[in-house]
This record gives sequence, structure tokens and C-alpha cells, in this order.
Amino acid sequence: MKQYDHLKIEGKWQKKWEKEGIYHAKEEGKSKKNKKYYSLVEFPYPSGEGLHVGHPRPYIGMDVVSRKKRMEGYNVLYPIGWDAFGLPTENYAIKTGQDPRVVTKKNTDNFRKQIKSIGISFDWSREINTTDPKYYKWTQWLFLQFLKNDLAYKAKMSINWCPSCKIGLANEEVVNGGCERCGTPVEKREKEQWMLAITKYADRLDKDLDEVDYLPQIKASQRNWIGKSEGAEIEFEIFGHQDKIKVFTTRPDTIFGATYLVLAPEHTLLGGLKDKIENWGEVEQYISKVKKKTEIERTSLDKTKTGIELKGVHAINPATSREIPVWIADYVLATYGTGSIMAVPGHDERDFEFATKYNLDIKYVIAEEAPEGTHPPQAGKPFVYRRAVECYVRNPKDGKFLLLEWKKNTNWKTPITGGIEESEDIVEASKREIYEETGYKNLKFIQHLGTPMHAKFYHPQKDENRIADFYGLFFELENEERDEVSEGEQSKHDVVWVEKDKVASFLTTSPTPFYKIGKNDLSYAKEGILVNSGKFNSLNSEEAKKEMVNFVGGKFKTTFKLRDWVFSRQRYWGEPIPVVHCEKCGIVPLPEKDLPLLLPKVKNYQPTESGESPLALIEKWVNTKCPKCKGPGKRETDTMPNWAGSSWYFLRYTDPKNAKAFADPKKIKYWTPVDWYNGGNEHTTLHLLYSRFWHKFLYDLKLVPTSEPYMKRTSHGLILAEGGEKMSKSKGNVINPNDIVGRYGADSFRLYMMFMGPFEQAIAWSESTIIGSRRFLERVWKIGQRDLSKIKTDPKLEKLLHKTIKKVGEDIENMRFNTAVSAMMVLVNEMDKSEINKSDYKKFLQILSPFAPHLADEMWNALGEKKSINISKWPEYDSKMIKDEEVKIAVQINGKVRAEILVSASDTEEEVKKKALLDENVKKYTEGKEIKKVIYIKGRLINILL
RNA sequence: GCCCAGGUGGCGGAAUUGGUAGACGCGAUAGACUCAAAAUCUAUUGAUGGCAACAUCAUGAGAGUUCGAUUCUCUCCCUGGGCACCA
Repeated sequence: MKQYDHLKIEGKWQKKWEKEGIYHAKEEGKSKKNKKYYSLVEFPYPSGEGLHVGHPRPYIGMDVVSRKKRMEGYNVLYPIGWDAFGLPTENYAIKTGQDPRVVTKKNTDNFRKQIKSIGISFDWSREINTTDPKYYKWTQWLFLQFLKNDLAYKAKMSINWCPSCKIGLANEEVVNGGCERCGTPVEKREKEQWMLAITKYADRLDKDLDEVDYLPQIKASQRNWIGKSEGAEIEFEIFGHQDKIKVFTTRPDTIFGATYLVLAPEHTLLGGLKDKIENWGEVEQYISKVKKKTEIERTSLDKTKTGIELKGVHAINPATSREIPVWIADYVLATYGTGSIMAVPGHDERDFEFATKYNLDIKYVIAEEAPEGTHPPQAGKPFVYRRAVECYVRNPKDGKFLLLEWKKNTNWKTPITGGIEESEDIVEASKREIYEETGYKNLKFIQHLGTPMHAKFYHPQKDENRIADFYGLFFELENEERDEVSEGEQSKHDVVWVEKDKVASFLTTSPTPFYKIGKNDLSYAKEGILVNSGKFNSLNSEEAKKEMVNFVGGKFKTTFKLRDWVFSRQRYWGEPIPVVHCEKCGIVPLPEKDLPLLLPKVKNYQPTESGESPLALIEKWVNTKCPKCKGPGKRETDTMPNWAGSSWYFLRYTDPKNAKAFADPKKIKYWTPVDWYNGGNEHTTLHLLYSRFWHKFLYDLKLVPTSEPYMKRTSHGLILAEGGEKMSKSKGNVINPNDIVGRYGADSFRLYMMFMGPFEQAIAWSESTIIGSRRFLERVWKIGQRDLSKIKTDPKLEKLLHKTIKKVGEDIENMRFNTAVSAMMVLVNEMDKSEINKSDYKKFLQILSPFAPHLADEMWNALGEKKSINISKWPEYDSKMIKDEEVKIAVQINGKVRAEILVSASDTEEEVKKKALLDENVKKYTEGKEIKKVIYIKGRLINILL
């Protein structure tokens, strides 16, 4: 073949690979010698639209990894299947009246054909489908294990109801108060729902993240979703009543500032307090108003807090022993913590907003410790005056207080005049403090800065400079001349910081308030030093938290944002929940021998108006016998969410045809945990969390050998349309990979997908750029047509080859596919110009083969190899070849590159120095000047300072 | 508002224990080949000044540390993603 013709090559090899089954993972017994490697990609939802160019990105990425691992002698499992239950198929069925089974079959056939044309080395012999009864039998079986272990329960829940999709949604599926799919505002409905108690695993799901190798942002989003927060529960007595109000807080250190309590409108205590509440009528009205609010109203951006005081009810702050009012308000959630809070408006933004609106007490109990980085107030707006502590600076030479350098905002030039006048007693009090501290009498008040001061301090112990923005009171010594510091200039004086313990004593003994509040002012929510808190004054927040909880008799407690998982869907196209409701026996699980409980055929897939699944309409199916007492029973008509099948699918791949168990324990033990799992960013919270939860549960039942399912998790970026928008059918900008494969070839497509940019990053598709990958492959082809038998490889090229082998290998492991491709391009450009022999060329083909397997196998074959390149041994590089004997180094004069010289790698610093100084260009600069210092970085550069 | 990621030529992007910024690819310009076009090959391609050698400037903005900063520190701006009354 003279010309590179992808159409002739690619189909041929794909057929051959499939026929020989070279990508089939070996049975565990037959490959004991080889280490296993389990690489996994998220199995796709086979939509009717077919594949778009975004789908194959992760498949190709992990394909490159899997192919390399195979060549390195690993027994590789790289499987694929279909996550085929779900709404789009069901909606399509409703619209067209077609059986979802038929639609699914058609879609998966199409997907399979499309994926195969890209030459991914999936083990197709292990293909699974979540809608296959042989598969969902085990999804149902797993559900029954949850039920047996009391982790599945039915509860009356206020659920999120989408009136348009007519489906209950999990909290996770509500986006900004609307339905994740259609955006319709979600309503609340009371409904019996199946729940899975994922919260029982919350702590372990958080903690065990330490054990796994996930990308940092993936760990962060898992932790964020679990929402672990450590704090305390504290009880507040109600004056003249036996009940107590228990609150959860993460800031027990602020309790002296708790000026009122708030209960959620749904709080259970309200009934018991009814007699004491003087304005019960109003309160009742308020509660019913809140209940009517839709989710979207409650979470909308311009939410204003509303509430009502429980007149006649007073709680007692256990720290101050003072009576404080009790309110109910919609900004407190019944479902988090204890459903009630202590409000500290001085140090919590939400409480502050509420207190301001209803004119409640605001008390400040935390002083800001370090005003570094404080934002400047905006011109014309009221602001907080904070007494800064760094302003007391002292010249260590003579012990005098001075302000030595300053900046206004970021320009080094504020005149110190023109500050805001401070009231006289504050100034006097501060003067007195400094006097007591230092014995220094003749202080003159300069100003209290309204704009922040940007000053530079030197810390003699730490020997470092530090820049700080701050507000503060400033003094200088009378009759002392101040340095005039112009822009950019450094002061002559040294400055020390005030030690921390002195700061604290100053703060606590000062007779003046620490904050002056303008009318639209702020709360301070960060940690700091306690003030106005009795004997706890001058402690820092961290210490105070511990002591305060003991002081008020509270209990340390950890809470989570995570809620139990709503596991019911009132839909048709999902796994039926295998239980029977019996009037005598209650909820009875179906015996194992009756699994799978088949999804019956129906005429109409439309959910019912009452919100029941369409299954509820099939009386013949619903009415059954109770498996326990054989009396009449009714089947559960809810189905499972589509997260169910995907929570354990990777286990089924290890033994996909097993009819006796979800998988043979021996096979699970051999293959799991998954070594590397790559998927989309959109699944790094929910799917990942759910499947980790299932796995931990199975681990506790001793059904799987590890507590974590995936050792390593990465994610790939989205492929966007050419304009940078998301690809979608409605915008008509979807690109079908098969068009590209037809025109440029699967290998060019694969190479381009890997080359176009960093794998984790979203990137816009660009058709014009793919030509570069095609040209590269044509060049590879052309070089292969030379007579390679006689020629010796140029030494320079040989070195480059070994460097490239090293780099490509490392880049693949680190998912830097783009730079791996670029390194191979550099190599081929060099090959074009020089001579290469057959064996070196074959090595290059081998490192190219994970990226362009068809072309590599074709040329490998043409060079006389009988077996596929994909099962050949990954080439090793010669570490001797990688070291350069001669290196080019840069010569810098005063930090600027002025020349380049060639030196031998063995040259000493002295020799290099000599060579550098002899260089003509260098001479030009050094002539007649004194050399102060020479800095030499081996193999990189030499810097000559004049 | 909070958390995470990012900001480098006309474009996608390289460059991390701080050490020659712009690898590789696309596009563009000129030339070779051709009756012509495509393809291919060769050269140039960050900006400004200069006939040139070369010089100066340049990695979102400003500052700091350093002989030397895309890389480290601080402040600010912008973009993308996630969370959002979670006490």
C-alpha cells in the first residue's frame, strides 16, 4: 500500500481483534502470574440521539492507559455496559407508545456500533445492561439486603415533586429550587417513600477519603456534600416551663453574644409551648404561610428572612443567665442540627440581618485579632471602626513608639493627616494604655484612620517583613520628627510587633467598646479574641470553644448536611422494588427465589395523576399473595432511581453471567478494587457517593473485600461545541464522531482527542485542527515505506527515541496525553530528517500504538510481526541514552540572557565559568567591569553579576 | 456570599524542587512544484524600534521576596464549575 488509507486499515483490524479476543480479560485462575489492572469508565446512558464527540473522550483516555498496561504485562479488565433505565427513554415511550425495551435495544445497538468504530479495547464479552432482568435481579437482591439490615425503610416524607415530570425528586435532583431536568419549580408533597440510610455511613464516607487517590477537587466535592461540621449541642432553659430548647452551634465561643433563640416553624416543641404563647393565633398563621411556600421561593436569591416572636416565652442564656426572647423564623431549617439555633447577631450574618430587621439586641463578643487583609470601606458608606493592634509599633533602639511607613490602599503615599476624628475619651484611654504598657508619656494622637493603612513591619525574631492593611488609632511622640517617606522608599527605622499577650490584656482592660456600629453595619463572623464574655475574655476562639461548652453543660457533637437517600420513584422504567404489602404482616420482602421481580408490560407508560407509578394500574400484577402468610397482598409499585443499577455495576463486570450470585466472591477478590476510575465531573458527587455507600455496606456484610470501591478517581473535561457552548440537540451543534472517523479515520480522531488539550479541562471542539493529527499519521506512514532494513539509526535520533519512550510512558500514567502526543510529533519531525533502522522504528510504533492502534498494527504487521502490536511488550528506554554529553547553557549577565554556550556535561563549574567569560558576546558586556558574583545552575545556566 | 479550578501569541496549548517564556499543533505570509488548484515541501510568524547586528517590552492588574518569578507570598480584577439561609 503506497498511500495511508484509513478506510482499508481500520475495519480490518477491528474485525481481527474481535475475532481473536485479544482484549478479553483473562479468567483469574488462568493468569495467576500476571498482576491485574482494572480500569473503568462510567457506562453510558444509551440515549436516542446516539454518540456525540464528547462521549469517547474518557473511553479513549482510559483505552490508552489500558493498552499500555496490557503491553506492560498486566491482566487488564476494561469493560463496558449500559446504564439504560431512566427518564428520557421512558418519556420517548410515552410519546410514541413504544415499549422502552425495544427503544433501549435499538439505542444500545447503535451506541455499540459507534463505539466499536473508534477501536476502543473494551472487553465486549462482559457487556452488561442494567435493564436486563438477569442484571436487575441482583440490584433487587441488594436492595433486600439493605432492607434486612434496617438500612432501607419507608417514611412519610415531604418530597420534592416536579409537577411537569410528575415525579418525586431526591434533594440531589433539585437545582435552584427547580427540577434538574425541566427546570419547573418543585412543589412539596407528603408521600410515603423508600429511604436508604446513607447518613449512617456519613462519617466513614468522609473519613475514608483519606485512604484513596482521588483528584483533590473530587475529594473536596465529596466532603462538601457530606458537610461534616463539628460543634456542640447546648440546652437553653425556658423560663417557667419544664421543656428545654436544644440548639446546635459551631460557635459556642460566641454564646455571650446570643441575644435570642430561633426555632424552625416545623419544630416539634411548638405544640407543647402552645399554652405559654400569648400570640398563638398569629404564630399559627405564620406557620401555615411558611408551609405554602414553594421550594423555589424558599431558596430564591432575594430571600428575605421572616419570623415572629413567641410572646410570653423566654429562654435563659446559660452563659449570662439573662432572659432572651424566642422566635420562629423561616431561615432556620427543621432538618438540620436540632431545628433550632441560638442567634448571635454580632457574629453571624444571617442573625445580624434578622436582628436588624426586627430590632433585636446585637452584642459583640469577638474582637478581630489580625486585621490583615481587611477590605477598605467604600467611600460615602458607614463603616466599622476597629481598634487595630498593630499600630502600636516601637523602635527597638530607643523604645519609642512610631509609625514608620505607611501606604494608603496600595500606593505608598498617604499623608497621615486628614483622618477621622476619634472621640476624646477613647483617645485618652488608649494613651493611658500605652503609657501603662511602656511608661511613655508624651504621646500625641495623630488620627484614627477611616481608610485602611497599608504598612510594612519588620519582625526581628522571625527576620521577615510583613505587609498589613488595618484601621486604627495612631500616636506619635511629641516633638519627634517623623520620617518623610516617599513612594517606594524604605524607612530607616525598625519596627517590632506588639506581642500577643499584651494585645489581649489591652483589649480586655480597655474601657471603650471595640466596635462602633454605623447604621447599616456588619457582623464579624470570623474567629478572634473574646471580649464582653466575663471570665473568658482574652481567650482565643479555639480555646474558648472547649471551655465554654463545659461551662454551660453542653455536649460536643458532629452533624452532617447529608440526608437519607430518597430511593423511590413513581415511574415505570426502573427496577421494581421487590416487596409486598400485607395487611397482616406489613412489609414483606420477596423471597430470593422469586427474583427477579419482572417489570410487567403496560399499555400506558404515563404516570398517574395521583402520583402513583403506572404499575399501580395493573391490577393483576399489583394483587398478589403475601409470601409469608399467603393471604392477599399488594405489590409495591414504586421503582428504584437510576442510581441503583450504577451503584454496583463495576462488581458485575468481574462475573457478568453469574446466575447464582451478583458475582463470585473469588472473582471480586481478584479484580477489585478498581485501580483507576475515570468519569465526568457531573458524577463526582452523587454517583460516586452512592456507590461508595453501597460498597461500604457490602463490605460490612463481608461480601466485598475492600471498604472503598475505587482506588483512584479522575475526571475528564467536557467537549464543547466550536463556539464554546455546550453541545445539545436543541442547539443543533452536536458533532457525531462517526462523521469524523469516516473522514479522517479513527486513529486521527483518537490522536486529536488526546492532543487537543489537558484531559481534565473542558475544551471546544475544533474541526480545522484535527488535520494536524492526520498529517502526523501520514508522515509516520511515509517513514514506514522507506527501506529500513539496512540503515543504522542516527545517534542523535536514537537518543531522542529513548527520551520519548520515557516521556510518553510517564505522561500516560499522569493523564498528560496531550504532551505525550506532542513528544511523539517532535520525534517524528526528527525522523523525517534522519535515518532510522527497523528495530528503532518498531519501538516507536509500540509507543504510538495505544493512541493509534490500527495504523500501528498495520505497520507492525508489514514489518513482519505475526502477533498484534497490542500484545507486544512495551519498550524499555536505556537510561544511559537519556543523559546528554553536551549541553547548551544560557549565559546571563545581571539576570539577562546574553549568550549561549556549549559545554560538556562533565565540565566543572570552573571550566564552565571560563568558557562563558571567553564568549565574544559575554566579553562585550564584561569588559572593564568587575565581576561580583557568579551563579551556576548545572546544565541550565550561568549568571554573571557585574 | 462560600468552596474549587483557571487567566500565557491570531487560536488550542507547552514550560513546577524558581533557571533561556511561547514546545507541539492549527491558522497566516512568502517561495518551490503545477497549465491551474488541492496536497506536499522550504522559510518566516509574541509586540515595538532598527537597513542590520541588536535593543526594549511582554505570561489578567498592582506590589513583595530573589542574582533570577508564568512558577513562591500578599492585595485586587475577570472567567468557568460546584454549593447555597446547613447555625
